[in-house]
Amino acid sequence: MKAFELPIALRPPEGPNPCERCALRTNPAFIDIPQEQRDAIQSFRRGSRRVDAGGAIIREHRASTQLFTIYSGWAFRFKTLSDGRRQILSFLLAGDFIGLQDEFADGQTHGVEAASEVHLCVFDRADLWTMFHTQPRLGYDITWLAAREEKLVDDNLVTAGRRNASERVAMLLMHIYRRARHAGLEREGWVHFPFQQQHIADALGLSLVHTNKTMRRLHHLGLYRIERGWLRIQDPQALETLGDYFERPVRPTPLV
Amino acid sequence: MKAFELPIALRPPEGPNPCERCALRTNPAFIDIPQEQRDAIQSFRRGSRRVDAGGAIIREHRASTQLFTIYSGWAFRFKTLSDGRRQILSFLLAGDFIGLQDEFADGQTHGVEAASEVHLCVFDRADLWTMFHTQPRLGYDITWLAAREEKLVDDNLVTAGRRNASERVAMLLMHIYRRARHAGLEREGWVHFPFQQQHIADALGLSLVHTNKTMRRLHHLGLYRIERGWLRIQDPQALETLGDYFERPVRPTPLV
DNA sequence: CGTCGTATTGATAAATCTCAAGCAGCGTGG
DNA sequence: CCACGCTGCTTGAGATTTATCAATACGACG
Repeated sequence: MKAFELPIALRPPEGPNPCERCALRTNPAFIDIPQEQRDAIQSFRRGSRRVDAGGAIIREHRASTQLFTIYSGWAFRFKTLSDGRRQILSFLLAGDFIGLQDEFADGQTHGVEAASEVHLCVFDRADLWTMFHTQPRLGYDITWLAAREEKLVDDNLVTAGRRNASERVAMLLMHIYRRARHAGLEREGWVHFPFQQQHIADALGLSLVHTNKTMRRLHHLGLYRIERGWLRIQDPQALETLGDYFERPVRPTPLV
Repeated sequence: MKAFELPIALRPPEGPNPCERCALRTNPAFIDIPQEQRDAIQSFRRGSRRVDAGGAIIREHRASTQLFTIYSGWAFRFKTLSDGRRQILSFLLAGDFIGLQDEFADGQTHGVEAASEVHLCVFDRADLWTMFHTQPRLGYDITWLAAREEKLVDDNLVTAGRRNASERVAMLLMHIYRRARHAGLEREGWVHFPFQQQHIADALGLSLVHTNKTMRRLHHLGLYRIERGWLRIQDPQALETLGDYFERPVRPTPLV
């Protein structure tokens, strides 16, 4: 079986008590929580939503009235300048919590777009204060997720600001690979990679052409392979060193 | 009286009930809160700290056991690559809350450095969960601040990734000016600006020399002035347009 | 087979970086 | 009081990186 023949789009459970049968909960990447907290989260859950690749999860400049947890698939946050230049701010995958910023941004918000078919669990933003008030643990976990998200953006800012083209690509490939693997999405060394070169260029702050030439070079050195939407890291050490990007093993993450 | 003759370093009140006499509380930039919440915050407060310009508030790669609220002065968060290249992630001023990320980052942290003399209110990170648990409102406000901080980094990432040198400088000047003014720190059109060109270069992802030449050009066009550590925007509209950086009026901010 | 979107490649232009040097302010020691 | 040394700002020249333009290739799909 080839990795790229695996199914990717995983749907959240339907029917009563969906959170009971949540596939992410059994994933060791996420912190296990007592029944009571699980019930609390389920009480705030308003259903699920599916977005196809390329579809908008949250439109730019428009405050969303909903919050989402990604259940499966890859998405990304982005902003565009008025002449169309786009910057991808961070990539999102299973377990990431979306939409918090909108609460405070008065419409000056980023957009969120699906890079592959994405399934989401939906919450009402109007419930946010109730979540904090009645379930402080939930509030703490949301803050945890927000802080982690900021750390990701910090790293991307270092990349865009201070790394050259090869270092940027190396860093990005390792970053995507590690995040997917941590979330338990690696299959025989491959992880799902539905991004086009334009996405990579927009994430790294490079032009499409230069991104292509740089990726070609690293590919030719045998550092990685991308085939039919799947990524494999051939020489992790070389990419880590080139990108000056090392990461300690990550602790389990809260899941809302 | 020239603006640059004004005192800048404001010390937090000493003695019993310091939060009662907190100068930031009377600032309309910050949300007014009931006595009870103020008492709660004070009960977590562990004192104050002064850091001179250039001093470290939090050392890079080292998890801080404390959390801080900036009381006065300018600071900045940064990361360095192993060969010394430095990226400034965001600037910090009165009301900003520091150190949250460290809770989750396992030592992979940014540093925080004072750009001018800085005064801080100190909290124990060990109290963080108690804060959320006993004072959900406080937890909510901390999340608010974390989300706003992430929005700042988002904007900086767009700048480093997709703006050219002139646009970057224009954006940065307007950004600093607006934040200081929102915090009530503007005096006759001037705001305190203790940054060197190296700071600006490191924030924008440019070399020092190119930063200098670009700033010179905008200065020569009469768009701004920097004198003795104070900044004045001469042509806000031109800088806004050049930087493609518009901001709506900002609501009052929570203060911890 | 034609069409479309994406990937690839070469040639050239533009932006940015690096190196090197000079200048100005400022605190210090003689 | 002044020469000295230090730090930060400024400027020019040339090297390097990255962007832009233009053309082709390739694969999916109707």
